[in-house]
Amino acid sequence: MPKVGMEPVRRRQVIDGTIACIHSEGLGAASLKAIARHAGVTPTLILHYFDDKDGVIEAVYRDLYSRLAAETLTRLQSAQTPRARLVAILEAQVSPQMVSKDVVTAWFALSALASDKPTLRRMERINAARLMSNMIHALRMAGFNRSEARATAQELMALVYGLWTLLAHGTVDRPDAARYILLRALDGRIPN
Amino acid sequence: MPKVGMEPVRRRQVIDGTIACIHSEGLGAASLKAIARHAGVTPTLILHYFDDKDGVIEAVYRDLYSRLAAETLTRLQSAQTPRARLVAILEAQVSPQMVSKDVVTAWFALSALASDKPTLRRMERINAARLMSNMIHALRMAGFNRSEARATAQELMALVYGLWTLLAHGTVDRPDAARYILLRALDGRIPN
DNA sequence: TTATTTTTACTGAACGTTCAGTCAAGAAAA
DNA sequence: TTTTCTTGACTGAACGTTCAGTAAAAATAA
Repeated sequence: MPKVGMEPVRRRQVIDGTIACIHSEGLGAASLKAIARHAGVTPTLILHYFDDKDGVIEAVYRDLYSRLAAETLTRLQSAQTPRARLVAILEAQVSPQMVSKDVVTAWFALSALASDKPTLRRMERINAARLMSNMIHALRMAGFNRSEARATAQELMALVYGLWTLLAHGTVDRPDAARYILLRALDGRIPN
Repeated sequence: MPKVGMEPVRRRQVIDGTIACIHSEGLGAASLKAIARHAGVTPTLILHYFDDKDGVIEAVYRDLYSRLAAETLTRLQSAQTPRARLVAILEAQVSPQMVSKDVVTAWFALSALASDKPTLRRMERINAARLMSNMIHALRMAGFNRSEARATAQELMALVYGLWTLLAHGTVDRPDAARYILLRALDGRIPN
């Protein structure tokens, strides 16, 4: 079994296992032992590839946000008009990959721990800042002045985070319902 | 020392202590010992008045949502028009009492545990249903048809939960900024 | 009033359990 | 053989919880 180059494979196993574990057993039950069981490895092996449990959590968080960033980037590349850019940004936030039940549950649970852990706070802050910056930029291109752009971007960001939260709670259960709500809100702001 | 009728006093101490503890030390550090320290009592006294730790958490959650319900009810009583009712409902969700840093942090942390604990899920669901019901009712009075009312209410609810989340993250830090965003969104939906 | 019982308030010490993390050694590829 | 990968056995600390017991107030009885 022991083969060279296992690190990336194991890290992915552990990240996916953590997400699955939080989703199916809850944050409180997500011990290294439980995570290891979901990942199909032993608890000790996890600590062979990660510094400690916080390292695992950080890796999961980083993974989630880098998926989101990649998704956003891809969609932005084929967007020509300011409005298309906004649609691209918003659709990325509720792409099927991001709002699947297990991913959104894990995001929500981990972000509750973020108030404790500076590294998570930092990632959270950076992501929010990038989202705001992207949206403000597109809104200004669409003719909004600075304060209008800022206010509208804040509203859209609140909507995105609210939809994630409601998806995590199960209050909204269909991913395309979230997409519909977002695009409907955009229509209300940028008639076109 | 022992005086009769301490129970309500102690329960409040413990609830407030839990909120303070989660806010200042984080969810992960909120052990009975830490909660007791913030509440100014001993850990065992907590279990004298609550069944177990889950009982404490449930009590906090229940307290938060009953404050919210009371706030909503009060404001609704002096609202005459459909639009005034919507303003009352929305302002209650971001009333200073609900969006103070420690309260919103505690709400966010505890609702991450809700996926684990059926009782919390139930309270969460009931609150969301009541909020939706209140808003849909007001929107229908304002002339919206069923599906328009439902879609708009979903959007406003997502905004509320999003603002709570952003307030918990510290991404939005001024409570009146949340109020401004909400009322601005309402203006976009019900021009008046 | 005085004495006794019951109820309420509260605590320190100890329990069994679980946790994250360490370590030395085994197994398989290079 | 050396290196990489993997594990079972282990540890100290912290957790939630139990329990036996103290102390004061309230209720009851004498």
